[in-house]
Amino acid sequence: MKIGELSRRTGASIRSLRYYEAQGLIAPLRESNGYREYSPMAEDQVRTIRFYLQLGLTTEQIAGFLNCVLSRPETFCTEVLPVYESKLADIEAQIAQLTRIRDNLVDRISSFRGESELGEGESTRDERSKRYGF
Amino acid sequence: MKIGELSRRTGASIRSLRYYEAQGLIAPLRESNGYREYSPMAEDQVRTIRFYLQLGLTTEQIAGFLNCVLSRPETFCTEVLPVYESKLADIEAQIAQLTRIRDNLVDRISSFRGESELGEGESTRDERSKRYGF
DNA sequence: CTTGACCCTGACATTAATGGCAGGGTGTAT
DNA sequence: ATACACCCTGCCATTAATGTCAGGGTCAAG
Repeated sequence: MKIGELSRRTGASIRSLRYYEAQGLIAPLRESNGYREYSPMAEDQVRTIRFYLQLGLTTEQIAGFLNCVLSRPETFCTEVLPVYESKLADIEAQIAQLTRIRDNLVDRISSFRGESELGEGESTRDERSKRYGF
Repeated sequence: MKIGELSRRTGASIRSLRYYEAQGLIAPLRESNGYREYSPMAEDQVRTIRFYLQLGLTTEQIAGFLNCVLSRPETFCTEVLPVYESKLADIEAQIAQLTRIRDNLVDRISSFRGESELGEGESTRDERSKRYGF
């Protein structure tokens, strides 16, 4: 199958398919005219790549275990677990940070509705600085 | 005060202070030699800018209400509320997405520990595709 | 032989704030 | 005057995956 068909089947753009190849994630054969020729298995391979990308892994991380997970159950690939654990730690940190920001925003928005719950008078620059509790 | 001192006082790099100026967030005077001369109020102004940046707002959004919040309580600045609400919606969506990914990672990690709770046999490519439930 | 659909490579753009360098001017103290 | 600290502008780099050109082959059908 040629690149256009693979793109149609997987939803990955042609540009992305070429990028995956440049990153060493997939290696199609070349016909005599230079066209890429993909095996039928490439379709599943591309879907797998895109799945891991959606998990937030980089092409470099994916390259580290792709061959393994394509040939056996994921849980048999020891390279995968540390990547998952590291990514999970990242994500939990991001969630924590976003949650702090969200709470701050919620407070500030509610102070528009409820007017001024802390002090009615004018707000000086010093008071403002103190309020920025980050 | 010159740019170096302002940088020391606020923690913003000199590069960033010049960037804030290019984005229209702060407008120091210029001395005859071309040096920027910041008023004492600039210190609070920069801290305010950095606070909003930490909230995840862009310089463009900050420019839209900075003059207002510098001169009166934030809750009197009607430009601020829609920005907050829009940002809050963004962040909640990000948290939701990250939470989905986290749950997926947690599942996958636990299946390493607990081996295979769903099906012991070999995993075909079709089964793998089905598992990628995104 | 021409049209049109497909393919190729290579290169630049995107995003937003910041880092960092080159090349040069200013100002003060010794 | 020489050193040293400070300032200036302008430019390129960063990040990661993707979009989007330009300029050019390939190939089937008419």
